[in-house]
Amino acid sequence: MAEDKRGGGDDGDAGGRWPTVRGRHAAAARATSRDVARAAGVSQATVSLVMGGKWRGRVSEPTAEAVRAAARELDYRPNLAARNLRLGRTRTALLVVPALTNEFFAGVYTGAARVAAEHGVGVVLYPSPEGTGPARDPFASARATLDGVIASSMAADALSDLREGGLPLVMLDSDPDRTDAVATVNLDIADGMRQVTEHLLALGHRSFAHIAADIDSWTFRVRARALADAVRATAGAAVVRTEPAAMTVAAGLRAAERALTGPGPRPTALICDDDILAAGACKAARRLGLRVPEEVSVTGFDDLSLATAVEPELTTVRLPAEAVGAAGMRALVAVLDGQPATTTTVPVELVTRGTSGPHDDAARPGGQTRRGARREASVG
Amino acid sequence: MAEDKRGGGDDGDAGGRWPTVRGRHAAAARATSRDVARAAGVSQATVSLVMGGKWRGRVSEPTAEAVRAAARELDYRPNLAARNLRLGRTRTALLVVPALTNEFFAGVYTGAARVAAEHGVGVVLYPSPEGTGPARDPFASARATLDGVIASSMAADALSDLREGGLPLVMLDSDPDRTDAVATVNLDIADGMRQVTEHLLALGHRSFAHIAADIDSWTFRVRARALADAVRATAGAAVVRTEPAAMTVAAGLRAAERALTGPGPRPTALICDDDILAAGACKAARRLGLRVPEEVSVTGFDDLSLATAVEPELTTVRLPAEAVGAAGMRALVAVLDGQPATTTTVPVELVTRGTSGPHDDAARPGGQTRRGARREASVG
DNA sequence: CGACGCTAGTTATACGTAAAACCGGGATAG
DNA sequence: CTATCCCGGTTTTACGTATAACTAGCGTCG
Repeated sequence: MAEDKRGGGDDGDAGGRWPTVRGRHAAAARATSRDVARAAGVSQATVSLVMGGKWRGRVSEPTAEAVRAAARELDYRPNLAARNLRLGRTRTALLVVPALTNEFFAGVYTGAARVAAEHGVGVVLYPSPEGTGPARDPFASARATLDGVIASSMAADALSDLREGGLPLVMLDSDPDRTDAVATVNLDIADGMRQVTEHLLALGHRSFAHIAADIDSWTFRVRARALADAVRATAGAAVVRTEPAAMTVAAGLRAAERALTGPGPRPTALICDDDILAAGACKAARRLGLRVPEEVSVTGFDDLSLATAVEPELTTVRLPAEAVGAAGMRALVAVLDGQPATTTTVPVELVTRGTSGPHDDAARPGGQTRRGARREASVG
Repeated sequence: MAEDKRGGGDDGDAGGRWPTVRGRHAAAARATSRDVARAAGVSQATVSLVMGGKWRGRVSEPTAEAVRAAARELDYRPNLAARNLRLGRTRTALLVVPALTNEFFAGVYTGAARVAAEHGVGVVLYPSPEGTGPARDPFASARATLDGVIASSMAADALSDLREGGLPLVMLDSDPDRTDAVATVNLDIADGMRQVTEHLLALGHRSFAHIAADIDSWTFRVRARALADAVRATAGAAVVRTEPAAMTVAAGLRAAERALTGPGPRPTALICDDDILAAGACKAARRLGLRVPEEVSVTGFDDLSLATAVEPELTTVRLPAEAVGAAGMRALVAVLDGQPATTTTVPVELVTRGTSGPHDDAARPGGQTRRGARREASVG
């Protein structure tokens, strides 16, 4: 029974089910579906049917149970490489994130993994290598190992490889008019920045500095634009300075120092693109002898754990990272199942904490009511 | 020429190289090595030899170039699932980390990825799911998709699955007398904690509190033991309180509050198992009106970016995360190549910053010279 | 009573690659 | 002059799985 099709020798002889351990380190050879079939006295096809769960009406219950028992006995695990080859798909998605340290993406992963698990999909993570990483080839031939990709727009350097892979691509927080993505999940970043700005405007601030991430990504372009729009809507308000900074505390500190000591009226509020930068900005203010928030307000973005680690705690915009990851994975699973992809926008929420306060006009004379008073009003 | 072995119909006919697009979303079918062979006028085996780089002395240069040209033309990428099945290995390693947010593991990944790239090995990341995650099955059948695993001892809940996978396992920062790991990479945690303690002892501190991570992991057990050993070596010194805390700023804050306000002599130094806890401890001290480091010293562990985000900046122990990841990957690659595995210990380094200072005995009377004076000396 | 359908399987095949085994012909050594 | 070796390939096979196609036996219905 089913003893043909094998070269011979290695097969029917007793005296050792695992004739040769081919592995380099003495690892036991895994049982295959054929081994299970032999042990259960059925054909390999039957094993495949039973293990695949498609045996209803095809295999009798006693036989199925015998197969399951044999599988258990031999500790059978289907060989994924073979299955992937046979099926031409893997039910595995790749999540591409810009940097592991970014807490936001940890949340994205969590949300994506949850939804993936609900649909029997696996997730592997690929942190975009810093600079021109050599580890790019996951994409080069990834097609056989992956069914789809979810990528953050911040992982810019990996995107060209992604495109070439020919895999369905869900973009997170990306330019909506990309044509190569099958779906896009966007955070309502513009609304978040608008809320921050209006919050500060309501506190009486009119003179702002923007501590901006120096990353060329859609999400940061949107922040800058939304800030400009919100400020423009209020007469007498202005962004008096924009200082770019790398995404570190030290860079945020230096940028804020520049913003606070440069020529022209000193801004009363520092709007930062990220909590990391905001933490640096707070340090800079204190280093200059300015109290936060009494003399200068600072706002962050993202609501990382850092936001409550510093003192005072940061006023910031909470991004529901898990919702983003979940929506991304839902979109990808839909595409994988042949359904039309949907583009989602996830709302964000202003979190008011200790670094933003009312601006007391009397505290310090400055040119924040007259728009043209920028020159000649140096406070430095 | 090599036109047999195919069912028929789909094969030799002209009029469309991609007869049916089987993919659900209109994706172009990938060219296979057979397609390349046909285009180059050679056999599939020749294509495999050329693409595999093993053609020296087997294929003439003109033929090889023709194959390469055809491959380029058709945008050929080898099907990884087929290759994995054929070779029985994948040259892919899995890195299991406890949590994505932990910056330390981002460094571990970076180091591991660098070494992996040097050896043509890919790395995928698996963050151990929080709690009883459902996404565990990557290990269940991972054998066909992975060649080896590098796991942090903190990813405790995933370890049982890992063991079952039968894959070579390199443990990071784990109990050295594990028998199921082929290699272990340890940080000299004990030395780090010894350095911290001796630093504080040299500053005059004698009464310590240990803000301890509430995770049952080798690394934290070692920290507690090394702290106890170092303190015991100095007459008159004692750990007057040990407060466990989850790994969050808020939990660190509460634990430090308990440590500073409990009965008995108030400790003059808070030794924290992690920078996160140390940040919370600093907040607690300030909240109680105690200046850091003048009235209470605080030390962290790990040297995360958080350490320089807070003020004052944290005295802490720098863990060379990249070196750990690199050593782990080196050990795994060695095992994969059949070489004996080596166990490594990576040194750590004390970083003295702003949260540790000399203890001025006069600043505050307390029972830190007499060991038995714990009772009746409440400072509350 | 024969065709039919259902049950419970089996046999055969394909997925795409790597590599072992084979092979024709020219150069070369004995 | 012939046996051998090397060059430059080709043919063939196997990896382990999923599934389409087939089949033997049996009850059933027209």
